[in-house]
Amino acid sequence: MLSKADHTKDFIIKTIAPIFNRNGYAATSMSDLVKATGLTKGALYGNFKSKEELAIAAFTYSIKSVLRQITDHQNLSDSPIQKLFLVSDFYRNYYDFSKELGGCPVLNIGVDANNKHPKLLCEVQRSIDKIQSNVVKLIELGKSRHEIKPTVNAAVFAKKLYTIIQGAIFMTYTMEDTSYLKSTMDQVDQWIHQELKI
Amino acid sequence: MLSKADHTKDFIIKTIAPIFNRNGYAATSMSDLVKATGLTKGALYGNFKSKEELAIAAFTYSIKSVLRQITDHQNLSDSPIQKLFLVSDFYRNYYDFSKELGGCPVLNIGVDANNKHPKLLCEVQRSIDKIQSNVVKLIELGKSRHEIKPTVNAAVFAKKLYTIIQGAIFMTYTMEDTSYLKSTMDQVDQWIHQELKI
DNA sequence: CATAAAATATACCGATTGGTATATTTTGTA
DNA sequence: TACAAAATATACCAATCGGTATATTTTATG
Repeated sequence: MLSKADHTKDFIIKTIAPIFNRNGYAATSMSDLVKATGLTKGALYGNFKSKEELAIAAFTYSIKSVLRQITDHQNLSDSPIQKLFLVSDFYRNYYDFSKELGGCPVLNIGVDANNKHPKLLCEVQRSIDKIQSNVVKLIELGKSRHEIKPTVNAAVFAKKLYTIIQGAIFMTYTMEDTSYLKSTMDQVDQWIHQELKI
Repeated sequence: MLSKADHTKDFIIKTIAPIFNRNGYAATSMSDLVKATGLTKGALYGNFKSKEELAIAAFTYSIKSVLRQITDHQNLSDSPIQKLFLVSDFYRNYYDFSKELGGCPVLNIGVDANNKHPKLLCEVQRSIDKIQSNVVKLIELGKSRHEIKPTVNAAVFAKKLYTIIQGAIFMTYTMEDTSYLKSTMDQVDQWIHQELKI
């Protein structure tokens, strides 16, 4: 059973995650978090030992939400290659989805943490590895089911896929223009058709 | 003739630009800038009226350096399509180049300024527009010289190009792996060959 | 060389920073 | 309901924040 403290921890994290994500580490003050949660500094430090721990927990929460959503969306099909199309379909609507998280956590925290917060950066790297290895597994499974060309280099394709997706996310947010995400996902679908599909 | 003040302004900007670029706005303190320049707070505020003005001048300086370098590199050829290949060639070595700027100013400030510093974000958007319109002009010129297919949508291609380039920059920095930039520029060269070249 | 002006340095401002020790309240349990 | 323990609130800390008024130094010009 979840104790009171666990509920409070969850409440704190889900409340502050968008703030850290939107503002970055340095631009988020403890008093921002106090205001947002309605709790006091004592309560926050009673549940987390430092600002850094809060930031890491916040990122972990946000990224879990992204990964869960991708997985759920993939489960709309059993076919590996269809699951890949569903990945691009997920990112087609990623702007609205990520807005509620305070932006894309991978992009925002990835840039924010670079050269400043090694622990946070490491978490971002782990998240990217997770998403890419999911794509790799789907491609390998697709090969074994004769849906995907056996000659495809899964790791190379996964890197290429995630590179263009993150580029589209950055451009969409920075230019305030969702057409970047839309066109990019068209390109991704084309790649899946031409380079993967048998 | 440049006055003493102009020299000092230049010195300040070129010294602090990498700091703002690396740390972001909030994580950069005036005392950081005092330390880096060896000047005093009075001198900084004598030359710039606020921290925000310093940050904007710093970004403007960094982005000018990027644009100048792209232009210089393009001047290695007279052919529009060759100039496009030279763009990808420039970004092939962009990691080492941008490291000295404290990272990619478009990426770092673009993410940092989002939802926080409208003036800075606007500068980033203008920079992206400049780079993209340069690509558009090259494509149009290439068409008129019968180097590039007349059916190509220049604006669409330019957006697509810059999207994948920024994705590669983000991934290279975040994953600390320059292969993202290398592979992506191979992809870009392929696009130029297959979609543009007659 | 004298002098006014421009540039820089010094010393300070109130506000806010992350963090903590302690007091108070709320909780689960006997 | 009594009570210990857990959770939260209060009040405070030194350090640093961005910014400024003023004193000092450096510069250009007569």
